Amino acid sequence: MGPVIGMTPDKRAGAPGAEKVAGLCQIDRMGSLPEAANAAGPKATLVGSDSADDELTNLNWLHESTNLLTNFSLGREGLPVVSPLYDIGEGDDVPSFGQSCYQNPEKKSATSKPPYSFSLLIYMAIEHSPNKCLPVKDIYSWILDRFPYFATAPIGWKNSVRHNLSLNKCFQKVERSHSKVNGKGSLWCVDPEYKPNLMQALKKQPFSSPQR
DNA sequence: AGTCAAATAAACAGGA
DNA sequence: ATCCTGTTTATTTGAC
Repeated sequence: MGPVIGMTPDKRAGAPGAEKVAGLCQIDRMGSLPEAANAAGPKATLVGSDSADDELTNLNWLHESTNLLTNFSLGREGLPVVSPLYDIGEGDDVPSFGQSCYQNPEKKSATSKPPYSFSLLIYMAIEHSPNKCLPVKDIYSWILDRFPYFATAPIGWKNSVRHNLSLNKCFQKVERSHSKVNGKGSLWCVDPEYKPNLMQALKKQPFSSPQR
């Protein structure tokens, strides 16, 4: 790895490509969400779109998705038997999405890398929390819990998680200056405006993005 | 072949 | 001093 030079703290603001960071552009390409193509810029258009929102919030596609997931080869290897989308997509009332959704993850997918990008893993973790907010540490835990692959994966995956949180516009940092009781660091939540995009990506990812 | 997003690695700063 | 968290840059890889 090359040396990192010019580590200027104020890079972010000045960086020409700062608005177009790793994020949902691929989602735009994968899914058909033309509005989201402007995700780099103002993120307004997407939410305003009734049809898109409708399409994403109604759960029709979930059935399809579930079937597809079942057919997905890794599905037998410890991935959710029930798509995580079942919980995540259903609005505010949540989740009975627990361990029972998985088939002995410890044993079956210990060596299988999850077919989800880090962004989606983080998204699932956050959406799963009661408050829809999690500190990084809990995001690690959730991922480890559901995808034991990471228990034996090189430690770099945590770096990737943090990298994603930092860089991906889908995730918002929530300072918790008033309560440091729970440890250090901030809470992370999903930017609601990007949620449909993430859902869309979650729907598509396993079938269009084979792992490396 | 070129572009882009994602993954990965690493340096670095700041706080607990 | 050490660990964790967060940010940033660089490189590689694979898909389109």
